Amino acid sequence: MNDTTKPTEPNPPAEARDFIREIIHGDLQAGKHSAVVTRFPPEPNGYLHIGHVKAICLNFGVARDFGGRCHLRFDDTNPLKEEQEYIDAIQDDVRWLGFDWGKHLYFASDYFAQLYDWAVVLIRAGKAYVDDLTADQIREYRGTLTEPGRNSPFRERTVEENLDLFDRMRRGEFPDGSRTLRAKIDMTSGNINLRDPVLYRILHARHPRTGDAWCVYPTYDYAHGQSDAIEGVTHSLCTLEFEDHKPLYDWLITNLPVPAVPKQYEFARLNLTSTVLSKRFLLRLVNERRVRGWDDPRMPTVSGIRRRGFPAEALRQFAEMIGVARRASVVDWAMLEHCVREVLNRTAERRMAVLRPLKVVLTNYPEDRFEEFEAVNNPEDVGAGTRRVAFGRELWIEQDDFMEDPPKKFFRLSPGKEVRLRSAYFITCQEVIKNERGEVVELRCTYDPDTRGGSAPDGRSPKATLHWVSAKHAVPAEVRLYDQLFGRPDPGAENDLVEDLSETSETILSPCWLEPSLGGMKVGTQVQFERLGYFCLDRDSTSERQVWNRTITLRDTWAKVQKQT
RNA sequence: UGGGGCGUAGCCAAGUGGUAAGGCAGCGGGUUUUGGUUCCGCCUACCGGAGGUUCGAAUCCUCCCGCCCCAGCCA
Repeated sequence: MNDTTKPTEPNPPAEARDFIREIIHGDLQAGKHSAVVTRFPPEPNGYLHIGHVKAICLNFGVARDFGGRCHLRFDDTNPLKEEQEYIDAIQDDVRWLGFDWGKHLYFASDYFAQLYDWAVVLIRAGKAYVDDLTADQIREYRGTLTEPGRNSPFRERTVEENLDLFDRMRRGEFPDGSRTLRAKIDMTSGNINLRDPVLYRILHARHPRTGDAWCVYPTYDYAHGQSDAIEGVTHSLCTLEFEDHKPLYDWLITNLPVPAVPKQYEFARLNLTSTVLSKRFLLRLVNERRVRGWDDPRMPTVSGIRRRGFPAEALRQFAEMIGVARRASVVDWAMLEHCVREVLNRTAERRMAVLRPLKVVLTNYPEDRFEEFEAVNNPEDVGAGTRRVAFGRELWIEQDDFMEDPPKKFFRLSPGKEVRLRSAYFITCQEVIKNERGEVVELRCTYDPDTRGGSAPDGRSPKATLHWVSAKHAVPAEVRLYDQLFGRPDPGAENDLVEDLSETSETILSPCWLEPSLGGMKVGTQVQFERLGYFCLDRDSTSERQVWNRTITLRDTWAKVQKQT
């Protein structure tokens, strides 16, 4: 089975893997907590992407490593952007990645009542006030990065007035944007997050979970830490851009009667070469129909990557390989590809498929004769067994595997040359047939009956082994070749992102010919088309038409050699 | 010019005062019925810079330089 999983290297003890685990290990040793509790807190305003995979693997991984638990908590505090579709898709994706939150599925919206009550506590303590300033005015009063802000004229309202106003905000007496509840901290702070941050805003919007129950919604800053506290989260892991929010996170925890004291720790978010991980941009690609949807195989979304055929194990391995640190970094996409190939090489069965067909006729092979050969399913895994592959006088081979006038290092078929057909016979090209335009349309070859199975009694061995499919038995299919969405490593660096989109990110080939054993596979099946790459049966397939996605090519040193010349 | 971070090979990343792990990419070679896999070797880092402390510093101190984040009633 898949127990062949071999770690790329011996795993270091959990407590030494990264600074986060080091901190957690220290806290556990010091007896600060009896168990770790983490959480993955997505906002359901889009699909998960590879950047989230890092956070998911970290949060769930830490919980696993230290015998704690990890919650899945939706940060659903902004009904303007959030949808049930996203809530469902996110759960699917996390599950597919191989993580289980058990019964710990939560929503920040579950805590709206508690959060509201605590806001009242702040008001009573004179630590929050209702502000009548408009959004523009708040911005003006906030000051700038270098100039301190000014107090709002409404900052010194009495507790009673604040209580009354906040209650009326909740009852829906005021229009959107007319008032906010703000924490009373320090308008002159160098940290802008402490300049009386907004805790509640009025939004007469229907929430995917609470419906019309509320027309005031807590902001992230107010909801997040308190949600952590309610759930008993011990280590609240987030990305670097929230570092400036930590003093506010701590201020709220300190000033509210919360049941626990969670701590926030930040790590660098994932960036990948030639990849854009911005939900806003991904949404644009979907809306402008530049891709087939959120799960387009070219999308860096979890669902896209899955449809493309990247195994969950490869993503987990990748997350482990890139590490966790605090330095802003850009990981080479090739590292992800390495993980994908590493997993697929071990697990994907091999099959033969011809994508750009060129006909070969074996002139010395009887027309009415057909035979079958035994082919190994996976040389990396003897347990995968063998299969029978049909053979006949007429075959399809890859156009790339023939050159009429080959350069010196070309080992494949050319006039007069002999090559091996994988698991079958040696053949020699005798004649090239062209059409009116001079294009090669058929090869006349002879086979050597003594090389049955692919080896010669005299020990000679051709430099090349080609994949092939018997024309009579072949199954037709559409194959979609995928490449990266962007043609440059730093999309958006000089142009609008859309201008950097690659023209060749998707190439559709049809008809392609597959060996018969590939008929009737189920969607999602992953195989290696020998010498070409790993492919995955797409959900667009129907009973009469198969569609295969190219997950990734095999490493191709011949392509490299060609490029150099 | 405010506040908060970060700077170790092309890219990730260990290293926590004793004289620089590992991985990816790249390059060269062996094995090979996938120009795949695998194996071997190479990639020999003035640890952002300059001072200082110390017998000894990537690790401690000072100054400087560079990069990232923050002025949503987004998260």
